[in-house]
Amino acid sequence: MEPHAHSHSHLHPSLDWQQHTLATLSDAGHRKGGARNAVVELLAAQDCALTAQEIDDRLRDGGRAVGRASVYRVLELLTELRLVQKIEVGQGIARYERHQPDGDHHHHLVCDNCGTIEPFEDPSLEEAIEQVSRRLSFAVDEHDVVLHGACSDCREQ
Amino acid sequence: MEPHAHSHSHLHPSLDWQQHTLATLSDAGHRKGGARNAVVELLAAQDCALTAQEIDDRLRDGGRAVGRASVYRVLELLTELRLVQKIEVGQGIARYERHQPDGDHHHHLVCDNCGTIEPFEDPSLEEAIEQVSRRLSFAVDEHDVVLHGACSDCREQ
DNA sequence: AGGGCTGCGAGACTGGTTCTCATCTAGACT
DNA sequence: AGTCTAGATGAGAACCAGTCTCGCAGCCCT
Ligand SMILES: [Mn+2]
Ligand SMILES: [Mn+2]
Ligand SMILES: [Zn+2]
Ligand SMILES: [Zn+2]
Repeated sequence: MEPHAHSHSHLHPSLDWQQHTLATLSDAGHRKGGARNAVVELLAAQDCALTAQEIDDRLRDGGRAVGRASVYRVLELLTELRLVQKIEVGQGIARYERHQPDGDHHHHLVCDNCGTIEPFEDPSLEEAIEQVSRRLSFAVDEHDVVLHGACSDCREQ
Repeated sequence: MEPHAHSHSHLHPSLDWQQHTLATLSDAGHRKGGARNAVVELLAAQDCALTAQEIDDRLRDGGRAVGRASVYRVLELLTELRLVQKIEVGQGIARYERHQPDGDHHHHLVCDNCGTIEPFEDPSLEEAIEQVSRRLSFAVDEHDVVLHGACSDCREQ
């Protein structure tokens, strides 16, 4: 018995995300546009965060070049709509990745030697952050956690 | 009975820090220099993190102008020696503050509206980070936690 | 099909940070 | 004290991620 194409399975979260994103954009009153579609499609295909530069390069290499301004515009819009997560990894560089529809999210390890990033998640860390946020005078609505160090490759010499 | 000047009291952590810093620099083989001293003295007098720009401005206003390059050089050196902590607050801006000699440290809230920062500390957050770090393949040696939101002033319109 | 408003992109611009290089100076050695 | 030299300093150029500007393109509604 082969799976039905129309079943709303959770086997393809990236497809789910892409459809959900396009629907959300449409609901928010945005028209369709080539640049936006290209960026969304690219982000949907990634498992972890990309820089704006990487997005620009990959689109160009893929034959669908997009203006720099559009890349940033789309990323800003998607971030506002909470469809992507913006991650500041230091040195003035930001990375972007899709937010999981189920609200899950992860944080990152950055290798300060080779620049590799690796995701991790930890419920008790999230819990600790939530508790701190509650007792502060700020209205906290986002948190960045970045662990810096050496990846397994770079550690051994 | 007045306190002895030579007693190594813990009543003036900033003085302790300044002396410790100058000693560490000397031990590491660095000569004395006016720019470095000026930056160290300024950092010693602060309770929370400053941007490079703020450091530059305050030194100029204080009649001890220092070259921009020197400010960054000193901050980089002190960061390498773990004498100051570099904090990335987003938008490509970094802030710097002295590391407490006792190893204590705090993290920051950033108001995304007006840029104000406010320190906070939380042992259970530190504990959570430590536990995560232990189970990962990376050799974690630093962590950044920045909470973004609206400060109490900006929250009420 | 027409018209208006949104989306788009080339390129100028910004601002924090880094680089370059000529000059200065701490401090070691005579 | 005078000399010497490597480290320290500072003015300004360069760099670069990110933002702005503005004229053109194309989506969508009638
Ligand atoms: Mn989290
Ligand atoms: Mn901490
Ligand atoms: Zn690495
Ligand atoms: Zn504020």
